[in-house]
Amino acid sequence: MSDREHLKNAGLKSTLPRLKVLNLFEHSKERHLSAEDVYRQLLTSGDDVGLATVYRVLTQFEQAGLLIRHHFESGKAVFELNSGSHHDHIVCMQCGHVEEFFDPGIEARQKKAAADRGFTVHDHSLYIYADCNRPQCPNRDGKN
Amino acid sequence: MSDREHLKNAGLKSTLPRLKVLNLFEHSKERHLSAEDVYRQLLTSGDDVGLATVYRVLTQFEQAGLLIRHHFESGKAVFELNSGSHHDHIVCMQCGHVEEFFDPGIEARQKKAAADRGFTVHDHSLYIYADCNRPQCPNRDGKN
DNA sequence: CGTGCAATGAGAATAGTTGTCATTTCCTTG
DNA sequence: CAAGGAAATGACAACTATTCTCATTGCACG
Repeated sequence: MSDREHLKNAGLKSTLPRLKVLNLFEHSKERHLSAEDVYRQLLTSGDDVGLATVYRVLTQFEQAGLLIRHHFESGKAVFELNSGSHHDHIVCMQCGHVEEFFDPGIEARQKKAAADRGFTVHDHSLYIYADCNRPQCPNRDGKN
Repeated sequence: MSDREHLKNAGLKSTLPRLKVLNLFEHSKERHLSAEDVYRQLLTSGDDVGLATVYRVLTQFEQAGLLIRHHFESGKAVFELNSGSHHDHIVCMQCGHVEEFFDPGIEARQKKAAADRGFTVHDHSLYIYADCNRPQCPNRDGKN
């Protein structure tokens, strides 16, 4: 399916800024991007899109289910393409590197914990903050 | 142990603003408070403390291990007294009501997921977003 | 290809939080 | 108990992330 159709299916008019943002998420090396990241990368590649538009488009994409919004520790939102398969995140506190994982046992226990208390679950977020210990991880702070 | 000693033990000079903030957390009906909440409640009870001081004190308390900082969905930080016993949170999306739970199975599986990938865990956060379904939950949004 | 409504861009506005700096408070010592 | 110096405070400016406003532009549809 083309990006144009993708947007149509999501109930969104197919406009230039939206195509650029979607394309960026599909081809960027980084899987998790903040609004600022998106804005800068588009600027760099010569595709001028206003920052306000980036924010609007990201929110629309989230509502349409194309993107997932995360709030890592920084208090600043990052987005990733919605692959359809839910997963949780391990974030390196030194370099910001993110790895994903999925544990059906954890999912099941969460559901149960909520159900036991009478809650109807809409969503959940699990972030593990850690050191990635990879050789290429610079032990500098303040990158994010 | 008195609040003064509490602060001393934490390596913090015992000042009026810090005592007021600590006291508020110990006696407030709400367990989870934002900086703004703390500021307003102190104003209301006639204890004038500057907003900047509230922020500073909260951060110091967090570093001293007296408080725990959470980032719920809103992107705005809330704090709770550190009871020493770790737990996770279920947050009602309708009324902001928070319930706590602890599941050793979830904890263990998280540790394993990280260890399997070579990470050294520092911390983690698990929030379940749900409807609390309590009779007293007003189904209005926009409270938070 | 024009027309209308939705989308965009620029910049102002807002929310939450941190930084600056002159003034005040707390603890120690005399 | 008073004085002094370091640390803490308060008022406000500054900053970051995000949303709002509104005049202009661009898409889809006939």
